[in-house]
Amino acid sequence: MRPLAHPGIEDIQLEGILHALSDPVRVAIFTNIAGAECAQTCSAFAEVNDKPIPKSSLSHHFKVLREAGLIRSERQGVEMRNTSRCVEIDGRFPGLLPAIINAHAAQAARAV
Amino acid sequence: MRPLAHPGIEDIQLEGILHALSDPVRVAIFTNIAGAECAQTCSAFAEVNDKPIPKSSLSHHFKVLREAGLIRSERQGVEMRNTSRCVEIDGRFPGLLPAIINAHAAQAARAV
DNA sequence: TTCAACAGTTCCATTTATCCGAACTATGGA
DNA sequence: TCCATAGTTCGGATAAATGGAACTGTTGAA
Repeated sequence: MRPLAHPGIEDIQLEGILHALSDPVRVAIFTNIAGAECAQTCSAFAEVNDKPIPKSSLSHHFKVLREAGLIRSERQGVEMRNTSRCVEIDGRFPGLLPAIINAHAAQAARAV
Repeated sequence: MRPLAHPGIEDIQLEGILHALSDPVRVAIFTNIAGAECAQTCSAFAEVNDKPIPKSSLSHHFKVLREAGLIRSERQGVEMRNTSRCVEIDGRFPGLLPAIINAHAAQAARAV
């Protein structure tokens, strides 16, 4: 299962991004990674919004985010370090990810 | 089958918007409606990107867009007039739809 | 009024995708 | 070597997309 394929920036599709972020768990994971200062492991999201996520589901969610081109995952020892590809994507789709991240924050703030 | 329910602006969810627009046919339909000066009928999209869309599928796509809150559909005689709810949504999720519409245009321009 | 044409919707069967427990792989430490 | 930890893969159950056929609702013509 090795090298963990990531799409090239030119192969990233808008539909893939929107599909990946149309899941409440995935958009929560992604906004967290995008806003974090350092890389995040998968297991850091064993719970999302106080709801436990099974490992196999978590792995699937990370795969979807990775294949959509939203995150980059690199194995570091026993764990995986995930970082966002926001800067790259912003070159191709300017303003898209900030708008989604902002919308997610606005929605989360309202849901208190 | 009457009054054709539309969600209130406060019930519109980010995930619903992203899911609705994660389909290539639906995002094409939506950007067209959003950019049109007058209301568009469903049958105006019997073909999308030179690919014919079956009526039942088209009807389903419009239902998804409607229930996500992206469009408003009103019967006018024998046909349906569809308009975008961009202005309303921009009040709730500022910049979101313009960024998506812009990204879609950029991607379409590249695919020539 | 009856009938035909047209725009959309609903029904339903087939295909496809999602979810998650269980088994598996890979790395690091005792 | 053996065990613990982090993720992945497999496989079966459940849910959603697809599209042809039949249906509803509205208009206009005979």
